[in-house]
Amino acid sequence: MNRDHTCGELRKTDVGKKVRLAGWVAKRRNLGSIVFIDLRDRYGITQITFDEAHSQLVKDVRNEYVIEVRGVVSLKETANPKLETGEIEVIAEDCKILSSAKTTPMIIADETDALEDLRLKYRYLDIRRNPIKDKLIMRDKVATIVRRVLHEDDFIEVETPILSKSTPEGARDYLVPSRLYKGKFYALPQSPQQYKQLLMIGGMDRYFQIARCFRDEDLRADRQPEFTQIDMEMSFADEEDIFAEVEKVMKAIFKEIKGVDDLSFPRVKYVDAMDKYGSDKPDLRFDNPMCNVTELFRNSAFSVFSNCVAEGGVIKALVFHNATDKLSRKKFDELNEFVKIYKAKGLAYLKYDNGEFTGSVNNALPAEEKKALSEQLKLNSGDVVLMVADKKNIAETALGAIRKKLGEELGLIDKDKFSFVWITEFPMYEYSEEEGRWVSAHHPFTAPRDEDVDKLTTDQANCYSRAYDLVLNGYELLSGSVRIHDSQMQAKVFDALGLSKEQIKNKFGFFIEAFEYGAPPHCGVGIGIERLVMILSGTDNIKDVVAFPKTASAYCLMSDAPNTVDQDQLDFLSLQIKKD
RNA sequence: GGUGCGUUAGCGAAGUUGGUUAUCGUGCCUCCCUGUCACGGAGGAGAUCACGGGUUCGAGUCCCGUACGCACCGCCA
Repeated sequence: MNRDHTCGELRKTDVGKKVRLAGWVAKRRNLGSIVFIDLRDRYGITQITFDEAHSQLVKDVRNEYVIEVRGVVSLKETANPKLETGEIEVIAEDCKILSSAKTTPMIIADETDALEDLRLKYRYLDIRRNPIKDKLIMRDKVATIVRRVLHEDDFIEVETPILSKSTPEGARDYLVPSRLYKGKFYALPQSPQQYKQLLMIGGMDRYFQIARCFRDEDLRADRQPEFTQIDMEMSFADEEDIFAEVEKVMKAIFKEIKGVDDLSFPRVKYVDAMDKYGSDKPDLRFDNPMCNVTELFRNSAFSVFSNCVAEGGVIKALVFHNATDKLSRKKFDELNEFVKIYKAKGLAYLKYDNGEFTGSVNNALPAEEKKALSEQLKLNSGDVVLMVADKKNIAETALGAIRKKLGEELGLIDKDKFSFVWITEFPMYEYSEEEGRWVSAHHPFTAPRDEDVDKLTTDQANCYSRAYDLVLNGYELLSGSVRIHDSQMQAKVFDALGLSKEQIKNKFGFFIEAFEYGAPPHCGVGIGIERLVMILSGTDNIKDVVAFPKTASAYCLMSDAPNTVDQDQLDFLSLQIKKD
């Protein structure tokens, strides 16, 4: 061994000990005949001091060299309160260079000026920095807690295949060509969905897995093409059982990692979430719900509003208190452009101060309509009312985005808070304009609400399911559902999706057949571990919590994946690259 | 697939209405310094201004295209 202690553990009580440390040179301060070296490893930084007699030992040592040092722990003349080891230093007696290092392309420190693309290209250097290293360690802690809690409750961890079968309905699959079966492909799993349900049929009544999932879709700040899910499934259980288990896991994680003891898990139905917050993943660290003011303007003299209502649209309003002096004309122009991203035609606003209205629609709206609005919204002096008149989903989404944006900008969000909310009873289907048919909102194995069973094939638009999400601070943390365990019901859902018998047999045959051999009622969830660790560690960038992440265009700047392969490899797979 | 922003020494940035030798900080190298911990001081090296085309007497600067990065919309059962 090159070391008998780490760089993070020596304290005042160790003074006098002869120790051997090894690590990276984080900083070298040469004061002439005395040289200080900050030695860094995963556990921390310890100052090594080379006096006049020993400074020659580190004459050639530069930043990021890997060295081994022998010396004696001593008390510093003046302590450095910024370091855990700041009270002591190691007076070096010997030093061995284990590895030299070129000048690094970035400064390796908590505060680095390197931009993200450079950090990704040299990710192994980035990982030496606390902000990344600490998140990887936290992620390990989360996984450890999850395994412990679930094992205590008789869940068992089962690994499911990475080489699996492509499924229609849902995200684009990553495909892996088969060598032995010419022209055939494996697919990487979007989630272990079918396998875990088959495990239920196999009698493994409480399953979990920390499972890698793959989706070939465009990325976002909180989305990577491969990600990890804490995947769970329970038999002889319903929503209440799985909610209780998830809440127990979350409580353990937040207690042990953040010391938070007072989590609550309110529930909001999907339709109410959309109605009040314009999102199926509302940030409830602040409330500020939207109001439906459609009826006030059904016969409005302001034709933009009345025409919208006449065409079946809605008018949604959002109030921000004490905001009249915080939101400038310029800001409203910006917000007006902002809602267009969400296909809204525009954003109307009114300021209310001392009984007087001003704002973009002040002149267009008659006094009695403004009075009625004021009464319905219970306006106080200083209030700003923002309104979107549009198709229901556009108005809700656009104003919901405004709620989130201004909630942030007006400082309504308590950054130390953790606000969970279960969103329940998602729609069973959504209509795909692209495909011209109803598709599963969740996945085709999701059970409908009992009261909506008769709508399965006849009234898709108003059929709701037993699917749920757990939302934390505006992030979708997990999705899950009670599954269909009855083949007749399953057949109906496939029917509603417009799948032919042929397609069903071809794509889901083995799965459907399994349900004919005794399937227990079951339900489950998949928890996105990256998003959880993001929130726990206070970042809004998923790349920070992934060891080796991909860029927004699914490229690895470090390894240059994806990349071309040799002709031989293509030949083995009977593949040919199409020329454009 | 779409929209917006960005690309200038190793790194991070500035660069005015288009005009002589492209500026600053940091890192790097050399020298000085015995108590620093973002050490300090002196000096030095380091740039085909992302790539391709265009406008112009003249382009880092204006225009078009491409590539890459970031964020967002679509997409993500």
